[in-house]
Amino acid sequence: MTDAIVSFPCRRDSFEDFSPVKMEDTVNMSDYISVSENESDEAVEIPREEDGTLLLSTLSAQYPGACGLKFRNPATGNFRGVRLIDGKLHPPDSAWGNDTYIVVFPRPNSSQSEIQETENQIHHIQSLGDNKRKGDDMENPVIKTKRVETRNVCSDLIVLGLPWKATEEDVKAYFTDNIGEVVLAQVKRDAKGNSKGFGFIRFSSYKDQLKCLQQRHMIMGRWCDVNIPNSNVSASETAQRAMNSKIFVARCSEKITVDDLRTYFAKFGEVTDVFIPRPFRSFAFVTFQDALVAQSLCGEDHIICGCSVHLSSAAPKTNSKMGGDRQGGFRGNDFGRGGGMGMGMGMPQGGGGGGGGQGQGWGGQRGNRPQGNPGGGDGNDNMGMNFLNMMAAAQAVLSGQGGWGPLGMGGQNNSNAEPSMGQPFNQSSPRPDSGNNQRSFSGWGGGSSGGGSGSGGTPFEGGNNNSGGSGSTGSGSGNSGGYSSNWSGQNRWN
DNA sequence: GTTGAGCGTT
Repeated sequence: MTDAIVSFPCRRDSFEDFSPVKMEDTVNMSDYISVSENESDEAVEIPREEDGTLLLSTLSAQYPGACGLKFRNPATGNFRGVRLIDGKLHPPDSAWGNDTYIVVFPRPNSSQSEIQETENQIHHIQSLGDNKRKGDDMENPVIKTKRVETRNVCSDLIVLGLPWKATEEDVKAYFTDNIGEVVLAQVKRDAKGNSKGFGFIRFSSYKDQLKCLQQRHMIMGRWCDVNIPNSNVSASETAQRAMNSKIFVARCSEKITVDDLRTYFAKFGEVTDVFIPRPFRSFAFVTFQDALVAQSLCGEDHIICGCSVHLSSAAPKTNSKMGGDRQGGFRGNDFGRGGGMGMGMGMPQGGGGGGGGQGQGWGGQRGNRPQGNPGGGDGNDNMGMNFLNMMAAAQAVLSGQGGWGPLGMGGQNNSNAEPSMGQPFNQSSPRPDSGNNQRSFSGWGGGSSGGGSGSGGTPFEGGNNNSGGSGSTGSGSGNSGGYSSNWSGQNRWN
C-alpha cells in the first residue's frame, strides 16, 4: 500500500513539518496509528479497525486506563480531542494522518462533564485555569505518570449475580476461559454453605482486569456484573492521605502470622514492624522504613497465605473522639466512594460521579451490626467482629486509646520502639521491584508533609494523627455518589 | 427445599 501519502489528505499538507514520523516509517501507517503518552515519548503503533476507527479497548490494551486521544493542532498550538463514540475513536477529518497522537487519561476527581468534554472533542488543555481543585496538579507529568502506574495493579473484583449453584471452580473456569489467568476465585456462602450469589475474582494481569470490567458476563445462564468492590477505599482517597509509613492490613485471616506478614512485605521494602492486635480482630499493621513504600501499597489487594487482604493507610483520619461519634464520621471519611474511581480504573464510559448514584457507605446495609454497640468504645464482649467494629478497633489502636484489648496499646508501642534490636534503619533502597508488583516512585517527589517524624514517639503519632487541619477530614465524602456501575441503565437483568 | 439486591473476616 502506498497509502502513506494518499490517505492523509487535508492534515498532511499543512502540517507536514510537524509530524515527528519519518517518511520511511510510514509504509503501513494507515493500518496503525502512532500514539504516545507524551509528545516526547516513544510512540506505539496501534492497529485501527477496518472502518478506520480505533477501538478504545485497543488503545487501552497498550495504555491501561486511557480514555481518549488528542493531538496538537498546529494552527492554534492547542491540543485537539479525538471524537469518541461508543468506544470508537474516529479519525479527525476522516484520516488519522502521520501525526503522533497523545493518550488522554482520566483526571482524578474529574466530574462527569469534564470527561464528557473530552469525549465530545475540542478539548483544550486549559493550562491550569479556574476549575481546578486542590491537589489536582494535572499538568505535572510526574504526577500523571504516578497516577497511572499506581492503578495498574490488580485488585479483587466482585462478581454479582452468580447462579446459586456456581462454585469457585465454575467461576474460575469461566473467567479463565473468557478473560485470562485468574489468581483468586471465591464464592461467598452463608453458614450452611449456600452461595450468597456473589463472589470475588482476581486476575494476574491488569489488562485482563480492565477487559473484565468492561463487559457483562454470562455465567451458567445468568448475567453477572463485575465491579470494583465498595469495600476497597479508592486510590484517590488513599493518595490524599498523609504520608505514613504504616499500613493497615484488612481482612486478615487468623492463620496469617507476624512472620508471614513480615516475610511477605519484605519484598517491597524494609519492614520495621508488624503488629497483629490480640485478641484477633481480622486486621494487622505493617510498618515500613520508607513511607513511600507504604503509600505505594495503599489501596491494593494482596494475597497472603491464600487470603485476600486489603491494604490501606493506617491513618484513619479522625480525631481521637471515637466516643461519641458512633462511627458516623468515620464512615464518611473512609468509605464514601470517591467519584474519581470509576474513571481511574479505566472505564471510560459510565464511570464517574454521575448524578445521585448510590453513594452508600454501606454500614447500614449489612444489618448485622449489633444494636447499641458503641463502636470501639469500651471493650465490649461482642465477639462477632464486623467490619465497622474492626475499623473502629483499628482506629482505637491507632489513636492510642486501645479500647479493645488490654494489650493493644502496649504491644503497639513496644513493637514500634524496637530500637534495641538494632535494626538497620539506614537503608534507603526503595522497593526492590518484585516481579509483578513493580511500580516506581518517580511521582512522589513532593516533600512529604508529615515526613520526618524525627524524634521520639511512635512514627505513627508523629506522622499524622495530630498533624493538624482536621479541616480536611470530611473532604473525602464529597464525591460519594460516584460509584456507578458500568452498566448503569441496564443494571438489572431480565 | 425458597431467593436475585448486594459488598469479602469460614
